[in-house]
Amino acid sequence: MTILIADDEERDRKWLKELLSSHLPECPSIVEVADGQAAIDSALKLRPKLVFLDIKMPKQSGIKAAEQILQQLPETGVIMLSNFADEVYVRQLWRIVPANGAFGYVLKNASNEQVVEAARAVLSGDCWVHPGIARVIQRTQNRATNLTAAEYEALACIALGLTDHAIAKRLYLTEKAVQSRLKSLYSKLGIPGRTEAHDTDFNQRCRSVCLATRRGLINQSELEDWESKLLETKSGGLAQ
Amino acid sequence: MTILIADDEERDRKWLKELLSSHLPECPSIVEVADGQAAIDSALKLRPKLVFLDIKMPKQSGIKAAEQILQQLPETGVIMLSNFADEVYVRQLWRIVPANGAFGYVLKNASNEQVVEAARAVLSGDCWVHPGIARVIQRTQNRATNLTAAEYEALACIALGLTDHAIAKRLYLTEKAVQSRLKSLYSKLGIPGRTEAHDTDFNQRCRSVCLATRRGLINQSELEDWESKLLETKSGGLAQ
DNA sequence: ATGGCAATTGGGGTTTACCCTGGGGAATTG
DNA sequence: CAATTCCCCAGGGTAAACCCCAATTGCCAT
Repeated sequence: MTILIADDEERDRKWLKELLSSHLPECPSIVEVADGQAAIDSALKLRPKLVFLDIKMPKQSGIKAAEQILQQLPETGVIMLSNFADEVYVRQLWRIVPANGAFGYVLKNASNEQVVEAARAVLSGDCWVHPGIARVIQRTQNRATNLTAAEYEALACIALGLTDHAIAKRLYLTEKAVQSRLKSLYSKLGIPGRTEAHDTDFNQRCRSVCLATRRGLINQSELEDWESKLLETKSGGLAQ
Repeated sequence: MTILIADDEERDRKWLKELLSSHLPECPSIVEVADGQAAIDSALKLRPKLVFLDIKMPKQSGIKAAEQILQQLPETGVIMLSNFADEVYVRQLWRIVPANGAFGYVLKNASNEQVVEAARAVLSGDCWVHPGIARVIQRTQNRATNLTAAEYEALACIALGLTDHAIAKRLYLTEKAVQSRLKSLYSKLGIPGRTEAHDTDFNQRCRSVCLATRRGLINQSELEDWESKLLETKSGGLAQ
């Protein structure tokens, strides 16, 4: 029974390896890799029972690595190891993990006990999510607050600073459609409109970016992905 | 010769303590504390030669702790230990450190060698900044890109999602004055205007928040400070 | 089929954000 | 003393963002 650890930080790898080898004697073989591609390769070769994946890694993100691994070996237990409680990642993970698969989500500031607990849970087929993420999972399933793919897309666009017109051009929509998406986005984020309360102090556009960032719906590295995705078709390129 | 370590993460403290005690035998006494207030208290009592300060800490931020400590004991060598390369913090540190003081700025993903190097440098009166921060320091001194306090204030406001009108109300300014600040902010961030290129795909307001975040000019915890500062006078409170 | 729901689109409006030009006061610098 | 720089303020204009109402389409469920 082997365990795979994928993390680009040597310090974290060592910490985790030491922790696991001293608390899980049933797993004598622990392999370390330092990037996402190596994680996929090693997983397919070694067929480990459990894989720890850091989210922010070179070559391939931990999420993409998890997708590849679970596609080939759905039995694998996957534990994401993240610095952030970002809802984006939980959303993505949710779609990737098979219905009866075991996965874990632990933050890097977790205690040693929590990590061992998560490992034990996933090894025995259960799921383990960091307390504090539960709230996020709750939100991904609540109809009133869960964003649709379309709304999420619009959110990413305004967070990048695009105008309605530019968004419409890139997503092949009408400006009206864009505004419609934004309107429902605003209401789902709970941002007051201009008419109600009439003392509305908020620019909805910027406010939604602020709140979405605060809730972990979007973050910088995700936005950079979106940016390259949105600009690759436009040969002209954009300033800045 | 004692060293003080202030970090709320036990794991990081242990790593750092082990590292320093094995590489700096001339400092047998290493004291650990877990929050900003304790850091100030211990520093004033122990008068250490060198203080490691994490930026994100309970009670008091590492920056504020550094300010207090350096005010009382300007001879102290201070090394900030941060997760991020945020320009905000470098800006603030710049103002705090006395002209001939020794300080360091190392990112948490630094190698062991780099940390020891930084510690040695600061102990002997030199400064040490993480490679990759140098660029930020450069920007804080370049006239064309360095934001004034007024522009920075405006930036924080729009990042919070406030309208021109709301900003004016809170800062006791005219809307025109706010727009004037924003205009110079946009140009310093290098955001193209609507007139030039006439195919301007950007909403300057949102775009500036995007770029400022990417450059580390602003970040979530700083914004939350601003938010409480801006709302404490308004008894009415704001939605969300 | 019939009704409900979500997404897109349209018309026609108000408000806000941004553009340009320019002036005046305060503090800094040579 | 200039000269510069920064900051605040003004008027008048354009374009983008946001508002309400309504019609369409397609999907899904009873």
